[in-house]
Amino acid sequence: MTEPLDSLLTNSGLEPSADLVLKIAIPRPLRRSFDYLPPPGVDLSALQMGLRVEVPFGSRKTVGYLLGVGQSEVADKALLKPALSLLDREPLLFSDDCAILLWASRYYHYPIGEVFATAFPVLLRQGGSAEPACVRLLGLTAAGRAAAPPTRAPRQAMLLQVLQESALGMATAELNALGWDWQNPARALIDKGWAIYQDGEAEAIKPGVAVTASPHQLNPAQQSAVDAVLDSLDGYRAFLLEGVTGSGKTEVYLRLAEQVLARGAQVMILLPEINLTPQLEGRFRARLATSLVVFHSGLAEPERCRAWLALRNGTASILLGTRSAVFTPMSRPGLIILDEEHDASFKQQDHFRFSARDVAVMRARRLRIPILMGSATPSLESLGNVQSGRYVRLALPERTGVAAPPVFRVIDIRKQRLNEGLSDALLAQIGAAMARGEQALLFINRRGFAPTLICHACGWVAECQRCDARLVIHAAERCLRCHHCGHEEPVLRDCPKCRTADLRPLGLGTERVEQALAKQFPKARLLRMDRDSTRRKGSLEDMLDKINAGEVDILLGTQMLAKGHHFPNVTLVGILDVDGGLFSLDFRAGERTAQLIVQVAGRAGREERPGLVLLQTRQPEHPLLRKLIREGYPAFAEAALQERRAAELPPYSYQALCRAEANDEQTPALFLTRLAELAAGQTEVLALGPVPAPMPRQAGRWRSQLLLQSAERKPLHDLVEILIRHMPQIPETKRVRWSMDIDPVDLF
DNA sequence: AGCACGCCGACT
DNA sequence: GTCGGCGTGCTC
Repeated sequence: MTEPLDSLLTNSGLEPSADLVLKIAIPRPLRRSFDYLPPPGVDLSALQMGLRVEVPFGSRKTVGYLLGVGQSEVADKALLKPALSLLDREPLLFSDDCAILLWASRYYHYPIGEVFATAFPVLLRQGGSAEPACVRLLGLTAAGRAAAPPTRAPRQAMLLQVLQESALGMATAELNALGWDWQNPARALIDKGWAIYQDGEAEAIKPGVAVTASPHQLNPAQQSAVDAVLDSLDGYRAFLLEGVTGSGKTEVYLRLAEQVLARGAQVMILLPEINLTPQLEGRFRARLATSLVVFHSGLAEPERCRAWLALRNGTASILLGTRSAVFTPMSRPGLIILDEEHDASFKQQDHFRFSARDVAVMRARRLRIPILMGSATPSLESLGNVQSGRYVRLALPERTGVAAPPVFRVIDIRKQRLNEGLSDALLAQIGAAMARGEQALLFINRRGFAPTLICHACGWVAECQRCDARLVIHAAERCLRCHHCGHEEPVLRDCPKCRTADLRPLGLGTERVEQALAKQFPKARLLRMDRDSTRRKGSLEDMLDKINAGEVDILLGTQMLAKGHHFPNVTLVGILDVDGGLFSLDFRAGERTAQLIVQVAGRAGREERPGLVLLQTRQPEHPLLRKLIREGYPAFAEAALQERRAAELPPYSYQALCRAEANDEQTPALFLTRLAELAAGQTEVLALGPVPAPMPRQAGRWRSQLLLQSAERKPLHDLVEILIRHMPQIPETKRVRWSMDIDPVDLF
C-alpha cells in the first residue's frame, strides 16, 4: 500500500506532471490501491484525499476513493486506465475523517476501500449526488416547530407531527407515500405560518438553537460531571460516566449538548440499537429545538443520506445514531456521547469488525474534542482504561428523586420443587405485587417454548440437520426451529428412533413460562416480549405503551427487557436462571451476566416504591454473584478485573481471533494450522488453537478458530499483518472463508 | 467481492 | 453437437 497522506503532502504545490496518477481505494476485499490516470483537465494539486472518483474496474465501473496523488509503481504506464470522473467538487470526508479510516483499516486489518465505503451512506457509495436534491420540501417554520397540534383538525395534527419528526422537511414524494391526503392540511399549516415549501435547499429550514429551560436542578454529582466535561471542551479527553439506572445520565447529556450547541458546535450521540433512539430522540427534541437528525438501519436510504449530509454540511447540529453513524463527518465537531458503553452491539460482528466505541474514542482524539461514555455497568475494558488513566471516571452514585435502590434476594432453587421453573417464593411475590396493583417483570434468557424436545423412552433429542444445535420448540407456531440457521420443521409426534409416542419438552423458554403463569394467575394480564412477539414493526412501541398505561400485570421476556426502557410501575423483578451465564467457556460470560442482572434489576422501583429483585440460582455461593448482590457492580467489577489480571486476559492482554469456515470439516483446521505454524516462530504472541468453534457446524458449514493473544498490541498486530500477507501462499486459503476479528467480544 | 475464462456432463 | 456446472485468476 502506498502512503497516501505523505504522497498528498509531498505532491501538493508541485507542477502538474504527466507522471502523476490517482491512487484509488476500491471497495473490494483487495488489500492495495489502484493507480488511475487523472481525468482530462483536472488540476491535480487541488485534489484531496477522500474524494469520490468514478473509475473503470475490471469489466464494469465503480466508485473509488482518492487516497492520494503520486508516482505510479506500475512499470508499463500503458496499462493504466483514466478515471472517468470526479464525483464531488470537494471531498465529503474531512481530512481527520480520512485519517480515522486509514487508522481503522490498519488497526482492524480490513481492506481500505471497504473501510471507506462503510463511512458513506449507500446512496453515496453508489455514486449518488451529494448536492441537495432539487425537490420541493415541505418543512416547518420555527413557529410550526413549537406549535401544539390543533385539537380540532386531526389531519393537520397528524401532518404537523410527521413534519416535527423530520428535521429537514419532507419531499412531496415522501409525503405521498404516507397514503393519505396531506395536501389540504399542508395548505392549512402554511396559512397558519407553521410550514413552508422550499425548493431543494433543505438548509433554509433552520430553526436555530432554542433551549427549553431545564425542568429541574442538577444534583451535585450531575453538576460536577457536566463541569468536568465542559472544562475540557477545547481538547480531547475520554470520560466514563458511571451512573446507576435512574441516576440521571440523560440529563447530563442534555446539559452538555446545550452548552456545545451554544458554542455553535455539533454533538454526535451513539446508542447501541434502534429501539433506544425514539426515547432519547423525544427528550432531545423536547429540550433542544435545534436540527437533530437520526441515523440508523431502520431508516429509508434517502433519509439516511440526508441526515449524513446534514451533519457533514453543518445544517444539523445533533446526530443520534447507531454503530454505523460513528464515521459520519462533522463540519463543527464539538462532543461525542456514547450511551450504554458496555453494550456488545457497538462491535460489528461481520465484515468490517470495528468497535464503534473504540473508533469513537480515536475520532474524538483526532478531532480534539471530548467523548463521554455512559453506563450503569461499564465494561471491564473501560474500567481498565480508567485504572490506567486513559479515561477519566465520573460517577453518579445516587438515583435522582426519591427512588430507593432495589433490594436483592437470592433464591436457592437446588432442593426446591419448581413449577415450570418458578419457585414458590417467586410466585408468592408475583401474587403480592398484583394484589398491590403493581407490575411484575420476569426475565428468562431464552425464547420459544422449550429449548429441547426429548424422547422419554430412549433419550433421543431433536437436533438441527445443518448445525450442532438442538431445535427449539415454538408452541405458538407449532414448529421446531433452529436459532442458528433459521431451519424450521413441524413438531414430531413419535420418536424417529424408537417410535414411542412420548416426546416431551425439556427446559424453559418464554412461551412456556407464559403458559405456566397464565395457569397460576388466570386473571393476570400477561405480556410476553421477545424477538418472536415483537417481530412485527411497531409492536414493540405498542407493548411499551400498554405497559406504561398499566394494562399489564406481569411482563416477561428476554434480553430486550433489560435495555433502557422505563417501567415505572414495576416493583418486582424475577430472574429465572442466572446459572447458564456463570459457567461458560467465554471468559466474558461472568461480566455479561452481571451486567444483565444489574440492567434488569434497574427496571424495578423507579418511582417512590422500592423494588425487589428475586434471583433464582443453583449457585448461591458463587463468589462473583455474591459480590455483585452484596456489594454492587463496582465491587464485582473490581474483583473480576483482578481475576482478569491474574489470568492475563483482556484488558490486561490483547486478542485477535482468526475464524475460518468451509464446506468440509478438515480444511478450516488445516488452514489455521498453517497460520499457527507461522505464529510459532515468535515468543511475544500466544497462538491458541486451532480449535473447533463452540458450534463446529453451522448452517452446513464447518467452523474453526485460532486465538492470538499478547501482552502488547504491537507484536500482536505485526503478527496479524504477517499472517494475512502469507495467506496467498497457503493453498487452503482458497477453500476457506476467513475473517480476522481484532479485540473480539464473542469468542465464537 | 464480481466477473471472465476455461474445461467436462445432460439436453435439443 | 450446445447450455451450463463452478474451479481459478484478475481487477490500475
